[in-house]
Amino acid sequence: MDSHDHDQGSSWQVMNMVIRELLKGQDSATRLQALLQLKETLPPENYSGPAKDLLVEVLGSFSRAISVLGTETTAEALLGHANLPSFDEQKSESSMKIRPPRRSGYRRRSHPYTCRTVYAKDIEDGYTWRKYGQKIIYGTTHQRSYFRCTHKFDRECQATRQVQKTEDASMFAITYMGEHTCMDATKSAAAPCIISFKTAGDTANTQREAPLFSAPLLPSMKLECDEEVLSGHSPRSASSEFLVFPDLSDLKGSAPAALFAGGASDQYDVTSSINQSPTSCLDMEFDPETFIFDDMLDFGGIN
DNA sequence: TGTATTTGACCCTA
DNA sequence: TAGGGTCAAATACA
Repeated sequence: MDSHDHDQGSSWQVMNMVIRELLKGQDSATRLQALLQLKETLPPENYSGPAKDLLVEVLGSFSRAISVLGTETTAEALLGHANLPSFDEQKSESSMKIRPPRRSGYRRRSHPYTCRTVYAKDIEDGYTWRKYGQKIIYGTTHQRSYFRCTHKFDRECQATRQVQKTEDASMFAITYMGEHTCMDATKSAAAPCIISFKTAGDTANTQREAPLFSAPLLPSMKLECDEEVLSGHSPRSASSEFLVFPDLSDLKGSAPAALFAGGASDQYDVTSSINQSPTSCLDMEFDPETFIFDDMLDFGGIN
């Protein structure tokens, strides 16, 4: 009873947050539209800057709203669909196609989990991963490996990651999806959005248990907004963020080991966890080298 | 013998 | 239908 009431209360709280962010986004978009209508009459310096600011506000509002919805349980709670058939089930029921029983537990990636990509020379990240697949990705030279958290079943940890060598094979592009819940019991005091690593002296095996230290993101770490995806070609999203750092082994001891940047590797998973810090989630940073506001603002059809 | 990895098949999305 | 993500049997390893 109490827990149900608590769940319902938190759901409404989340719903309010989402609505608030969406309303803010709508307001910013409305102002941006008005500004766009005045584009021809305003000098560039009075147009470009405010337009960019408004666009950032819009994107930020949507990002935060999506972040709030960025967990499956939250989404289910909000939609009240926890006991309803999934879309897949509805689809299979409606299609009336006779096919052998589906494999149990099969789920595709479209779930709204956090998705972040980092580059590193070492795939070590302090968590225990179990490899469950490997694929040759079209247009790439290196195979992509798929890992899930070792505690997927015993602690229902939904975290997964994809590891693929970069084109020059000098680094690994590691895409993390989902948040680790397996560590909750042991590091509840640790700040969210923190990734922890053991020291580099213990790197013989990729299997890792609890991290030895934790460290927050440092401002000095480079946060990029790049359109490059794991395949290293064919840009797909302008909302991807990457942290690039040379070698995890350089980060041992007191050096910061956190490497996540809130963001997404593709536009379908542009979610940042509600648990992430403002640094990684709320403060959207755009690299002017790759994020062309003027191009985006030139909607053409909107006048 | 238990656990992790490999790998081909299955299944979903665009 | 192609490409990509996941499953699960087979295999390897400690």
